[in-house]
Amino acid sequence: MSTDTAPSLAPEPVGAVADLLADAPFRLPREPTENQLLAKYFRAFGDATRLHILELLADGELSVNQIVAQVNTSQPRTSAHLACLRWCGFVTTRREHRTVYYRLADERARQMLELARAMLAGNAEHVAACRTLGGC
Amino acid sequence: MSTDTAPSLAPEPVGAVADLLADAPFRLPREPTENQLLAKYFRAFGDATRLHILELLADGELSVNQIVAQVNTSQPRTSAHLACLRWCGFVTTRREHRTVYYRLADERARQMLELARAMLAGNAEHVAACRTLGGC
DNA sequence: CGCTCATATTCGTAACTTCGTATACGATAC
DNA sequence: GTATCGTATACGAAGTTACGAATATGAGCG
Repeated sequence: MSTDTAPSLAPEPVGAVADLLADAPFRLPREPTENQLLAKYFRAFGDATRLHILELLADGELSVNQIVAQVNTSQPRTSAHLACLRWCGFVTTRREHRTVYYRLADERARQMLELARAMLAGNAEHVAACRTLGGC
Repeated sequence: MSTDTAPSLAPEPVGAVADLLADAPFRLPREPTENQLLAKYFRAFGDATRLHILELLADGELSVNQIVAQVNTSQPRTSAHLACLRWCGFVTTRREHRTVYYRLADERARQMLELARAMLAGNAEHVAACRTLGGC
């Protein structure tokens, strides 16, 4: 197995379990629209902790432990966030002995952050005035 | 009053109501982090209907009714989505007689969509394989 | 093999967002 | 003023995501 492989993403479930999950109400339909996939993308960015992680990785490769030490979140939660970013293709992993290193996988992820920051720049107060966490 | 003003956004509440809302648990803190605001931004993009609306507006100004006719959603729901996009500064409004016209307010909103589409292009199948609607 | 470190997954719960329905509001026409 | 059109808000219910705690997996070491 290549050392560049993601560390054991949950495999597609098979058999009875798969049938149960297939149409669970909290899942994307089998053939999602482009907009549904785009929405999913944006929601992956839509969490302060995940954004923090992406920021950290923008400065270079880090192990999970190093990330946990800097984001104020438990190790399991951080791991889940990383898995999320991995599914979306924003980051990749490399394993060295027992430790797994994460790094940015797509330059455009960084561009997204920059673009969003730029939009926010002239607008922060107005955005903050609507104090929901997201959505409406 | 300028004709370019947003149509009666809920005003900042004052007095007792304001105090109750101020620290409600489902609200941003009074002084949100940049990352929290960025997350809020991305979550505004993170809904298929809102993305659809932005797409429609990319082709030019539309009234609420015209939008309702094209997105498969109720008028009140559509109105709420529009309010959300307005708070984030992605769209603006103009009123003519009884009808309100919405249009894109920030060219960078369009760029966001394009960038996201580009990222998705080589990646759609992998992203769709993780069938949560967003987050993880 | 048994042990330990580093990371990943599971589960129940609380928090947040979305939706549908009903209703309120502002502008115009009569 | 009263009726009507176009749009916005309120509210309860349902769906989805985030979190903490406990636990599983996998690699290396003795």
